[in-house]
Amino acid sequence: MFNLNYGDRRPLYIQITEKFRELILTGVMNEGDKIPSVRELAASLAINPNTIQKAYKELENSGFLLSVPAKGSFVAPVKRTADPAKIEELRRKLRSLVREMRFAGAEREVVLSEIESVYKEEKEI
Amino acid sequence: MFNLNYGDRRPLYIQITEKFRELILTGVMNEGDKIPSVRELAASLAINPNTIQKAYKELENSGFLLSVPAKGSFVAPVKRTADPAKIEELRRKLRSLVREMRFAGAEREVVLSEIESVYKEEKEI
DNA sequence: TAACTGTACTATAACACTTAGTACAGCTTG
DNA sequence: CAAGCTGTACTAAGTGTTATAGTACAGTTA
Repeated sequence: MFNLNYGDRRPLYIQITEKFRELILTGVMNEGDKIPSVRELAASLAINPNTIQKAYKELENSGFLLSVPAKGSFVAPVKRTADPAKIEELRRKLRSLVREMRFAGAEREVVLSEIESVYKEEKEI
Repeated sequence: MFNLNYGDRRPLYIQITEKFRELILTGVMNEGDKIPSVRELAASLAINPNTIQKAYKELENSGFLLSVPAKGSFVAPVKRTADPAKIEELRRKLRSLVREMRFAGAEREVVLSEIESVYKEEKEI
């Protein structure tokens, strides 16, 4: 399904949550899609099932997944209500990131075009 | 100078590096400015000097600070050369972040205006 | 000289991350 | 029905990171 990066010093369960978040946010996976079982993905990545469980729990808490005992884990239905607190938090992150890009020498147009391309991605929300 | 957030689960030395990065990127601190000594800031924040030392070392490695034994630590001169590898890395982070903002319900205009306001900040680079 | 500066150690405690193993209740399929 | 799957919930152990405490040294400054 995907690979882990052991050079990356972030915890494995964080890497896994980000992979899924990416797959869902980009529309590669859609509402209701079944994702690999805890044991299945653990075997496929050659890591401990507990680590997958932790990742899935995180994803469920943040609203990306829905886990049903004895059935499996699925991509959660997309919330259509805007979340102001979350947006405000992300705005702060965005500011910090863009400042750093500017510091690294990124032109304003480079940043803007990146935004545009994301808002043109196929996924409808 | 600033405060630590013990609710934040990130390491203290990371919080400290981010504070300084923010102060430098926003132009609050400028090239050559003297920053508090290791012991001074440790006392002011009521934490161990080793933690400050670790933060300063990080900041020096990433080019934000310049530490001189027996003299002190200072804001480093701004590199004016664009760093393509760094920009590419930050572009990936930006994409991911903007996708998440879109997912959370942020309008395209909200994101764009944030970019504009950063590029209008007083600091000239 | 006295007080400061960054830097470099050792040692210790607390915590997070990961693995290993076991167990249980519920669903699905042969 | 039985076997095998599902998510979930534990305990236990090992490892690495974070933070603290304490000490020390060489160089600068007042």
